Amino acid sequence: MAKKNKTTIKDIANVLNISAAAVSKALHNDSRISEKTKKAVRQVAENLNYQPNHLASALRSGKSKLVGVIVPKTNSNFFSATIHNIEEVLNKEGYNIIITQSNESYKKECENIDTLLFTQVDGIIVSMANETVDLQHFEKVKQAGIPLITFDRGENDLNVDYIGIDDYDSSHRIVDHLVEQGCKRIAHIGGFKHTRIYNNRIRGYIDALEKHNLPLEKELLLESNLSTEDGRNKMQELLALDKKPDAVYVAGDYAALGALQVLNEKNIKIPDEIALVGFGDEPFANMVTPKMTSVNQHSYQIGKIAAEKFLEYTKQNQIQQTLQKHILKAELIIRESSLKKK
Amino acid sequence: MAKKNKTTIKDIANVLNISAAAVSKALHNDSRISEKTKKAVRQVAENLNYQPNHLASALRSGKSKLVGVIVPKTNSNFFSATIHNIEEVLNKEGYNIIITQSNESYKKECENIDTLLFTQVDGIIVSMANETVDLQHFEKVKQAGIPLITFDRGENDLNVDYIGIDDYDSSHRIVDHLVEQGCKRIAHIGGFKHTRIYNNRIRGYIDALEKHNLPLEKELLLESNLSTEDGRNKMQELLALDKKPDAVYVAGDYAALGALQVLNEKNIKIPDEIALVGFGDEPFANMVTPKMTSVNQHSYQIGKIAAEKFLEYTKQNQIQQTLQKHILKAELIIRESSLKKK
DNA sequence: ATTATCTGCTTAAACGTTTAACCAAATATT
DNA sequence: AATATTTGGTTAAACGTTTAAGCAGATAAT
Repeated sequence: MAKKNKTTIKDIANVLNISAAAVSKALHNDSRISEKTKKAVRQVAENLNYQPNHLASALRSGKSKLVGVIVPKTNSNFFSATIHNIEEVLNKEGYNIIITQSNESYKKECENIDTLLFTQVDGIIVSMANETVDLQHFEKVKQAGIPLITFDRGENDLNVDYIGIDDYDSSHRIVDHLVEQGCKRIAHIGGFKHTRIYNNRIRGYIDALEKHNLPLEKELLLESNLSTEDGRNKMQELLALDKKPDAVYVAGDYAALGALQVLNEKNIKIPDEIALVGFGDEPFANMVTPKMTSVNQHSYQIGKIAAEKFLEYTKQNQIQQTLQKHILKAELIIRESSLKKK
Repeated sequence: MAKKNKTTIKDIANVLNISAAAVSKALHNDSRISEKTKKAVRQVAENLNYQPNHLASALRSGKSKLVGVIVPKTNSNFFSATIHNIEEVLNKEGYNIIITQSNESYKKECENIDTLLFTQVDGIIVSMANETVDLQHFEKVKQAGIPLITFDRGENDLNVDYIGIDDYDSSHRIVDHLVEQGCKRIAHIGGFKHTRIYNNRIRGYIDALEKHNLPLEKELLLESNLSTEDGRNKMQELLALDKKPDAVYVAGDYAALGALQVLNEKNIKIPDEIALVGFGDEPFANMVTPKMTSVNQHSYQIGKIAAEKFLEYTKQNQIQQTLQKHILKAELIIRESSLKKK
């Protein structure tokens, strides 16, 4: 049962009395091999249950046909779905993916890079950890001469492709929507300012307020790590204000959930007393009470484009990457938590 | 920038005027190489920024140092955490993991297996898809001569190691708890009967009822795919009964969430009118209103043991696996949804 | 002084492919 | 008929390691 009967290309060659090289070519559909031979090779390969040795071909060709993916955490629906779509595109082209999690830790992200390079991946697709500020570890990837693609969380300074949604515009649309609902004191529980996407959401929030002639009040703009726990804390801070907000826009669904809990616990009516909007459209957004307005980030498109970008680069022999942004328009999904009955 | 300067073992050998073999041995701390040479080799390796070619060593040694992990979906906290722990143990031993998702699909699971075998993994750790009944695809893994470890969702017939919690016992403890709270009509929204863990939960539920001299009522035992959507449906079915239950034990948190939504929407008081218990202790269990009683599955231990079991087998040269179950006692976490104030 | 053992290497083959270079036979071109 | 081209392969080297076998020189044992 546990014996390795590994059929090789050579075994097939022996059966047919041709060279191993001919078999290799036949399997790769080389034009210099006759249809008859190809057919025979495929037949014998099947009979002997031939499984190509991926390592050998990788060694010889210098391509591992493996793509590394680094995400902060797999247990968010956005990342899980994005990974799935990356996989779908790459599998079709014969690539497999290696998923690693950084757990939002800069140190782990560095280790992830080392791990992936060690594994001889042909490229890396990454969404950066919250903690990451220094970008030195990514230089290793460039030096290895393989393409690097960023999505969701990237940095301009890296000078590589980025795929993400238009965070600035999303904030505008959220504020527009809240203003339309009659809200006048709109708070924002934002992410870390140094992370581009959160910075863009903050900028969008500020500019949108101005557009609507609403004053920007410092006490209504908070910085958070966007965990559920911190969402609770920040919501409590807001409720402790003399002049409470009448709407809260939270830059992440998990933190928004924390905020929602606090509001529910204090019996504050959502959305009538305080309207609530999250970001990310995690499945639970549609499950909590009241159902939460949120922003869908098009994980399908993002994963697809990221994978396609990688494939594009691998077809070039000289990889010369430049900053290339692929910005998608996100979708605001309006639910009970921000929709007032008139 | 994008040039592959790949330092090899041979480059190091040239610098030091020794053979490549000596370098290889020095790097592996072989006893037949002098400390002096080892030191020199390590120094030169560092200077030249030597990165071992994993593929070459894998080809030669027949070990890829890669372990495949197959899970139904990565976006559940249990799987995400388990994967993390598997990774932690295996990374220490120089292994990397390749994560694939079956999306609860039997067909995708078959593809996952092919993908992983193609990638020459040294072993596979799997939690089976809901759909999976036929086990033929796993025979391929055995035939490849690599260890196969199952966790959470496994099957006795596979005759390989299984790590999971004691589902039967967990059901008992849930029912015990609910009876203690004064519940007399306890319903169970269970998973697919053909999946072992769900079957065990059902059996535990039935036996526990008997233990407490409660009648088993057919209308109170439902089979579900445990999605949030179906949780809603099944809860509605239960509410449509002439004699409604006074407690509902749901075999998965996502479905329990659906049930909770329905109860909240209909303003049914939890836990006083109907108590609710979930399973899996997803983070949201602690976030919903009311906070939901659930069962923690010890992802840390499960991942650790699964990885250790794999390592154990790789140390043997003749892999002869037998059914070996590692059953952990789960932890019932009692929260508001089932704790009545007296 | 002779033989045995140990130390610290070297040599060469092997892992299973891919691929550049070559070649004989068949067919086409002039 | 002589030469060129095409067809359908073959040969051999290479990818970067690991490892079994071998071996010279130093040290120890008798």
